[in-house]
Amino acid sequence: MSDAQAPIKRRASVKEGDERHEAIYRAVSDAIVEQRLKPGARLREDALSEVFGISRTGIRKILQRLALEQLVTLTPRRGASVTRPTADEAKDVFDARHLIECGLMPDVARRMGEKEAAELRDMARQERQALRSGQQSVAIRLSADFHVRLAQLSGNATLAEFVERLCSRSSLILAVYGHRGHLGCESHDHDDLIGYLETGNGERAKAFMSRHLKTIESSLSIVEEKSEAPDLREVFRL
Amino acid sequence: MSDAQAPIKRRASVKEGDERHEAIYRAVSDAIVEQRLKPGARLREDALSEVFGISRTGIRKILQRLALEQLVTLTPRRGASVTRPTADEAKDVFDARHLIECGLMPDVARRMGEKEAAELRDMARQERQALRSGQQSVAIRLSADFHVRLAQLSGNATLAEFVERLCSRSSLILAVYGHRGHLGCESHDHDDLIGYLETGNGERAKAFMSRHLKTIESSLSIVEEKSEAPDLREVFRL
DNA sequence: CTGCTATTTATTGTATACACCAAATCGAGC
DNA sequence: GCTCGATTTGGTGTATACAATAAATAGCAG
Repeated sequence: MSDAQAPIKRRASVKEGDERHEAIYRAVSDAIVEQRLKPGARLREDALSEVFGISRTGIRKILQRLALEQLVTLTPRRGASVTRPTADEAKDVFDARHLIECGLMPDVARRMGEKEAAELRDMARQERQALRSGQQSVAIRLSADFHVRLAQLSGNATLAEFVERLCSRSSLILAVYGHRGHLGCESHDHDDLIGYLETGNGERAKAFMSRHLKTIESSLSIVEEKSEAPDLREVFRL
Repeated sequence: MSDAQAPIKRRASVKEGDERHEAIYRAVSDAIVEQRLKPGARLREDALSEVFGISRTGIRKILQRLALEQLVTLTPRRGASVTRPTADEAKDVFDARHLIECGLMPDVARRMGEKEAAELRDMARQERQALRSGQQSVAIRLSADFHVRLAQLSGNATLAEFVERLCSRSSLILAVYGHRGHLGCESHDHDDLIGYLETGNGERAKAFMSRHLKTIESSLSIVEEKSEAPDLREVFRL
């Protein structure tokens, strides 16, 4: 309580420092994806540094990483803010997912074992649970986790990383353009997919994934909100 | 010459600072890709900060970016070094390129116009020129530039960025595992590809790109140099 | 003379101070 | 009373000082 106690705060060892950074990164990332931090929200460096108890240096590092993943936007001299995905970006992201995730299905089917299937089923179960209990944002994140894990099972770490990035951005997109009460992924879709993969039916899984992604995308109402810098010419029919 | 002149160095405005950072980033990146900085080479922060005349802060930012692109490896407490791609990584990268670049060809063919074709032909010409004048490393980089530009023409910025990353890493891989005097890309391949794309023959271009990438990959002699931590059991036939 | 331990050194990790810029606010002129 | 300009303020960009740690080295004991 007293000021005297403040300096007692034991200095975290450097090793722990790295984990701490990772934890903070995840905390911010999750907050964005689960829309506790809404698009456009400013992320001031001092505010974050105070909240997490590390200096601005560490915060900047984390913000830069998030910026490279396009979850936050870094405007020079204006600082960081949660990215507001544009309609174009949304289209690009889903096209990319289509190409990559579908392309990976045959590989995944080939490497699918009992253990992997069980793990995936468990993830799908958690997701349904979150959805039932009304935690839509959490469900969106869990759904992304599912897709990422799937990609990892392909054995291609590079592509899995790409999928991870795409899924984060997708979560953001869903949070922005998705309808309330309508999760991107149908609740049983993921289980069906596991079924195809378990039987080694790569082509079938591929086709299913294709439909699956199309379903998600078409569930979005992607209308660009031109809140900033509206086209006056258009507004006044000139 | 005299010490007195040092402080005269006018402080670059912040705006210029950003461009400076970008320039330094490109300089380091190019040096790695063109193998003037060889895999394993240590990149000490003070050394770089001295060379480029900015403080370690800026250097660290650049190194972190390069690390996220996997051109440099950041080992805690040991600093940065040029990444030495493993055989597994090489395979992943080329598999990823195969999936993405081939998948993009139909889109590229659809959006290909005269201006774009001309630009690409010019790039291919430069590449041949570099190759003829014996600048293999430069040719590798130019070849990567060609592939990146191609991906950008697909209209999908996200996938183009992925391709960019993959091409940088490919250049590094080629520099490490490639044979001297044998560039990855056949010199006339790129021109042929442009031809197919110009006539809007997406499927043909796709098939050609597939062969093209396979050719590059098979030209590599990917033998893992287990310089570090060799398997003693194997070495001594135990 | 060899192997282990203590010390030194080189280099990164972190915090902080200062410089700089942009937006917001207040004041003056029209 | 409204608009435009000067001043203040909030917040990022950069450099630098200090702390922490791992590698290198030297010293000591067996």
